[in-house]
Amino acid sequence: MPELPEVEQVRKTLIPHVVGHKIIRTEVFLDRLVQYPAVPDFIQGTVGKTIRAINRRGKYLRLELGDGFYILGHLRMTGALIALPASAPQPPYAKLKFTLDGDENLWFTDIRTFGTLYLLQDGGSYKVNGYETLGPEPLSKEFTVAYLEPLAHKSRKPIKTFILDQTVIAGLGNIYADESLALSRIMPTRVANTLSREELKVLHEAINKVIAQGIANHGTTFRNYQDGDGKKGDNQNHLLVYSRKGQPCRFCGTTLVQIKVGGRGTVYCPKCQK
DNA sequence: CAATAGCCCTGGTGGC
DNA sequence: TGCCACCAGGGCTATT
Repeated sequence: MPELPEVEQVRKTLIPHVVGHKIIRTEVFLDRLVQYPAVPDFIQGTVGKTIRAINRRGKYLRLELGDGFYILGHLRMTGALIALPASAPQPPYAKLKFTLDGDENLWFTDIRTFGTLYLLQDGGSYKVNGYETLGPEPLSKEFTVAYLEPLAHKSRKPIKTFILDQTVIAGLGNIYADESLALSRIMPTRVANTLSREELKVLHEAINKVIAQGIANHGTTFRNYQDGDGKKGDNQNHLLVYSRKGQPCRFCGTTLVQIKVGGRGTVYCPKCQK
């Protein structure tokens, strides 16, 4: 499940393979992947363009094509962007192929086909639902307790649902939300507006720490996530609670419990988290 | 307006 | 061993 650290790792690993290379040919094997514009226009608009840079915003990747054009991609659950040698066979679950001018090609693979791609120009991101309303990035100077406090104060959502809201914070998903709450010792079901300023301060710090650790460990791989080199992350070996239902809490040894919060599987320590 | 249930989708898994 | 219901969940849409 690519969240901010995984998407950042994909970005970093793709750079040496694709930046500076021209798209010679674009093949779409699953039309649904391309959300905008129509597939023939997407193909026509990408062929001949050189990938100048790769940026990230929340869980979105941006392949900058110059002249204000860019490909915007979201991997959702099982999407992957991967660079492979031109001689390599088509990878499993291939949904799109960019043939590049070097000796490598860029593939979009996706098992569950929730992933999305757009070809946009500057000013065109309003076409992507939810992109322009993304909240600040963890670890950025805009992401502060002073920013978080008034929003939390007026929200009656469970705190986990609140921090998963991409308009509040960009890039947190189910794994890092559970981890942030475990590190800050806060119950995921607590209503957001019941958190004290001190608790929000602890949570804010925990979010930054958990995201920074995820990036440092090259992301978390459970099932399908892989980076631009096809490599898995290491962060799954450092998790406090996610996927550890029934196992002992790393702080107190109490058996971790799984519940549902906002329809999402949620693991927490019933003793540490209050 | 806010919260929530349903939906998209496929592979892995647990139970019988 | 084989079958099958169920679960994983990001984000949009419909409903309450």
